[in-house]
Amino acid sequence: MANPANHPGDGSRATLAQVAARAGVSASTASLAFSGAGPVADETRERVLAAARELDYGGPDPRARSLRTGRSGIIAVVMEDRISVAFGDPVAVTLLDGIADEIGGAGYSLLLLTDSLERAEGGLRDAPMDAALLLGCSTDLDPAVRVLSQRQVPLIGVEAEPRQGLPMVDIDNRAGMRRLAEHLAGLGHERVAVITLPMDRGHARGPLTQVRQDASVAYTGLERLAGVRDVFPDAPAEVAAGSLIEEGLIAARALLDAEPALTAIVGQSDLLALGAIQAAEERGLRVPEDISVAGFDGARIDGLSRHRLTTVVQPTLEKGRAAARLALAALAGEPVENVAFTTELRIGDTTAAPRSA
Amino acid sequence: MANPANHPGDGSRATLAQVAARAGVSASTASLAFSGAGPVADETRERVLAAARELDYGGPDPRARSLRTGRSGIIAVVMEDRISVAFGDPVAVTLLDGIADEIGGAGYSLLLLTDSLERAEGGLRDAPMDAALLLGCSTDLDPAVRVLSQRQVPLIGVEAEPRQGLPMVDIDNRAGMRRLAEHLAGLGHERVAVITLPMDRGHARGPLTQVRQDASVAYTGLERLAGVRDVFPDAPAEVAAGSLIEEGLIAARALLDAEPALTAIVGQSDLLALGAIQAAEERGLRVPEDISVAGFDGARIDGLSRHRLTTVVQPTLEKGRAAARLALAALAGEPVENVAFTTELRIGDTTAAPRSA
DNA sequence: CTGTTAGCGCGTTCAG
DNA sequence: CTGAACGCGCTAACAG
Repeated sequence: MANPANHPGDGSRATLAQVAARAGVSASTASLAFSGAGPVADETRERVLAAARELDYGGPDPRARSLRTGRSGIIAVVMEDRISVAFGDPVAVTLLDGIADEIGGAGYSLLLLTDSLERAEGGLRDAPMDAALLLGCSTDLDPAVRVLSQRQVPLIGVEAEPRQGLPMVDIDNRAGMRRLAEHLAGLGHERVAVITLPMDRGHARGPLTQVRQDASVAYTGLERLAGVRDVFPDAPAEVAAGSLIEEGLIAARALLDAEPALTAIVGQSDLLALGAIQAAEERGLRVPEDISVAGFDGARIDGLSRHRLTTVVQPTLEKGRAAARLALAALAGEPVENVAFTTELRIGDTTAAPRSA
Repeated sequence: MANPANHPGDGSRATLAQVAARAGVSASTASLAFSGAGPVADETRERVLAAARELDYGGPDPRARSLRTGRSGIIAVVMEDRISVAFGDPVAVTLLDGIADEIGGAGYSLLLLTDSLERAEGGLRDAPMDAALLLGCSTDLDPAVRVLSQRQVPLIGVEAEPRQGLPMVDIDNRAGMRRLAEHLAGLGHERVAVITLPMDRGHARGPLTQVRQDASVAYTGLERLAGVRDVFPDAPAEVAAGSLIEEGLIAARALLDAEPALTAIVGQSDLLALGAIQAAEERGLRVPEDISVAGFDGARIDGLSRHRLTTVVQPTLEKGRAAARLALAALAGEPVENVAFTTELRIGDTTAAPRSA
């Protein structure tokens, strides 16, 4: 029944016109029968579908439809890191989940692009897409913005540095961190250090010197750092190579070598904070008795730690949804406005008054 | 300079023909100037690019190119779960990383599709793609296979039930688990239980009854179960709702209620095994002294546990790469053959002789 | 090296 | 409700 050898050009796929001819209707009628976009008599539709089955025709070609309608049904998400790194972070996964949920609900599919500078930007330049979301925490969005805006692809940023013509979803990174720092200050902490997200494209580790800081365009990381320094202006910072437990561990080890001893470590993400806790325990320090540790995100880190981490909770899923909705609005020709979410301090059991206090 | 109002139809994007006209060359020459697919005099190319800049033309439209060439440059990955669930599993992330790496290297981009049955299969039916990878461990590939093969999209399976016309990358799930079971048997274990991956689309938890087992088409889970039962034919099995630590915890709690007490639990993934360890410790059981626990995958679970889990190591990244290469081969018209990888037993410190032995 | 000629497969007018 | 004609934007042939 399927794939009969009774029509010319068999082996390659049939075309709508061929199906229409076989059904004895015009191409436009056949088109309507498939898309359901217009009125077609039931009996006519049946004939068309039957002809399609006989010719083994699998429906309108998305490529042709795409050219005709000017839409590909694809929304791209541009990340900086390779997948294994990006998705090691539950925040990124949750964000993507929100995005996928919202655009999927609107009939769009999600194209995953890595903003690698290699290969002439690969998909950034060539892939069909109706809009693109630039994922935040990125150290440098410029290349992606340049290529995509030249292509005139509508762009939406997530936690990106404010820039002309890039509507954005943001959170109050600085204020959130400031509240956390104030919490620590209130407990009596004075010697507080920060473990930051990557500060440059190379994801280099090490102390955040003034030079490095000035050279950095890592929006999220800089904002969160500023929040802590609003309260602890001299807080030293150690740069991690990614939002991973292991990176937090590495950075915290470096920080714990410092003298005089720290009383608290703030991770710019929950995973970094968990790494810091491990580093502390590795040295026989108890959390929070000997040292306080706090994070940022309020990520789902069940099972990763026995502690309830003190952290700044952000509405990650909602952030993803909102970004997706902005993209959909842009595609619908509706006005697109920036969206800002608010974070909330959640006190856990990893922060307490320092011994010396 | 950019976007001058000196050409008609401004505001919408320019077209290659317009650029060619402005540069005083033919459309085909302009096309070559952009694609670099043919010889063009340097000076001519310069004129074309200049004209493009003046018209604010961002390069050939991927949609039109796609229709013309019959290629979209997109390879889809079809997963069963929603993103937050799928990517909670480091194995899935690693697999995807391997895939993305390989297809990115070949100039393709990665479209993420969820095989949800809602919305008329959304992207499965409509999204442009040149090939699709069906990700394994799936409880039911049928719908995706049906839709995509009707569209005549080349398909590659990863750990899927063998089926006609679906080239596949597989591992020796059963043999690997059998070796693990033999290791346990060699230590003297007799009462061994299994925590399985989801067995049906609903991801229902609970004991795996014979009825449920017979009704299941969850290839990977059934294979891994069979491996254990090759050695422990009566091993009870508890079904988890996903490859997550928390699911392992839930399932293990149920198993630990059983009498007589188990001496070992085998998780069908490392995450499930970690959950089982937590469940054991929750009851004051020490691992491996009081109960042995083993997993499957050899996933990167640094920082998630103090133990070195005994597990069956599979080459996950390589599996992803191989699947991607099969897809690329299919697109290149080369013959596509099944690929099989071999697992390896890695003894950690979570398995030991049972107390009674 | 460049120009000419044809479509790729479809959706959408507009009549009837 | 259906049919005829057109062109979306581009690139593959071939000819010059």
